[in-house]
Amino acid sequence: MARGKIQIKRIENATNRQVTYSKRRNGLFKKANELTVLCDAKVSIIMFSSSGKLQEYVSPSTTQKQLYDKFQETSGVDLWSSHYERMQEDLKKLKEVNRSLRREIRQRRGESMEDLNLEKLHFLGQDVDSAVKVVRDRKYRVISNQTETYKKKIRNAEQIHRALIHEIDASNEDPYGLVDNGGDYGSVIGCPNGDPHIFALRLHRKLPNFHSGAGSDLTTYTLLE
Amino acid sequence: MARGKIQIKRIENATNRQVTYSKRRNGLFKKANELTVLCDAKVSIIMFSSSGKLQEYVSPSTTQKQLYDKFQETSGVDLWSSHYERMQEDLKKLKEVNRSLRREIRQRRGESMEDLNLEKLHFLGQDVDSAVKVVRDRKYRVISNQTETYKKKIRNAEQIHRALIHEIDASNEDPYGLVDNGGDYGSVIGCPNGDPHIFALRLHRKLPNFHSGAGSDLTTYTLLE
DNA sequence: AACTATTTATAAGA
DNA sequence: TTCTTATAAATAGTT
Repeated sequence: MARGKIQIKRIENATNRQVTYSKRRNGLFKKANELTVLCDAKVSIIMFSSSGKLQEYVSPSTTQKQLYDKFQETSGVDLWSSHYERMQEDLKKLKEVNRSLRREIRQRRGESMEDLNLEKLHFLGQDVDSAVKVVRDRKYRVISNQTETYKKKIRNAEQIHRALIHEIDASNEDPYGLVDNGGDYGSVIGCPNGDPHIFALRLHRKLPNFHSGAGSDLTTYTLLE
Repeated sequence: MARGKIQIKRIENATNRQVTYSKRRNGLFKKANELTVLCDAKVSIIMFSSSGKLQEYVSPSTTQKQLYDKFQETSGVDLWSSHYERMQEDLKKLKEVNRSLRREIRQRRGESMEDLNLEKLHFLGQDVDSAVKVVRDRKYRVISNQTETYKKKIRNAEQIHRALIHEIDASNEDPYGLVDNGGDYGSVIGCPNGDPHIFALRLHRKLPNFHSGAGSDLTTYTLLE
């Protein structure tokens, strides 16, 4: 438009193109701003150069987001609404599924059964019935497992108890055995009657050896956890 | 810019403003298009006149959506991600709720109970147990309601049956009663033995009067639905 | 919407 | 990039 007319077609010289881009961009933004002021309009321009650099103009009184939101609602164009609508669909479906799951649970609890016919009631009855059996079986199995475990623990404790009693008896028969021992076993020795509760209490910390090293094959007693 | 310089400030005359808006808008879009072609750039312009009317330009090679997507990722500006992220949060929560509902149902069916401790098993057992009772009660109530209804229907049918037998007997005792009747009663009369099945079949269409009008207080028999 | 005097934008060169 | 400037293009005011 000056110093010679130009064809409106891609400028092949890259430098030239860049210069023209810069000049015309400024021109465009200037015009946009004038339009904004003169005509009380709102303008948003975003542009990318061939090298991918972003430049933007937006009327001073507003923001890109505002204009863009308005653009969307005015044009009804599907910009991100494809995402959005699909998500909303998904949300709706999930809510629906959720509701029917809750309903099923309510029915399995024996609530809101007004809308069940006889057939459904029948099957629900069978279902819940068999569930009762399964749950009961499971419960008994858990109980018996626990019982078994407790029994083992008790047996273990008894065994340790017996072993200790035995050792103490042996020690009493041979008082010299204690002379060698300088450790802190007072608490045990302090109850020579061998009250099992006391043993139990002491035992689940690791016991110090009674016979420091030699003289016994029973050195440590640990309760099963 | 012609026939006199103007100040860049709001044009107070509305008509004038509108005209200028229109002219300059075209100018802007033309420049934008030239820029697109000359410099191999992508331009998006959206603008709203003071009256709120939307106009837009976008480089032919692209779309508003593409440019705005790119704008977002380039500028990092939050245009709609706030919406989007909230929805995704909601989706996640719903899925989570969903999963736990399904889990509850499974447990109420007696499945996947490995992760239930004895206490939970106990309460689940109680729960399912009481549900069984409720369902059973409900079932029996529905059954007895239905039975009751059927009984009523049967009683009603029997009553009609008896009434018919009675009338036929009465008719046979007074054969002249039939002479007056010119209607289509052949089907009934054709079975003078009064087989109740036949009656039942015929009865649930509205029966024609046996005694056209006078002579009887029993005129129509309808089965309960 | 068309005209046109004038302003503005800008291509090419520095 | 910026400045310069000849010239093309845009456009304000008018018709």
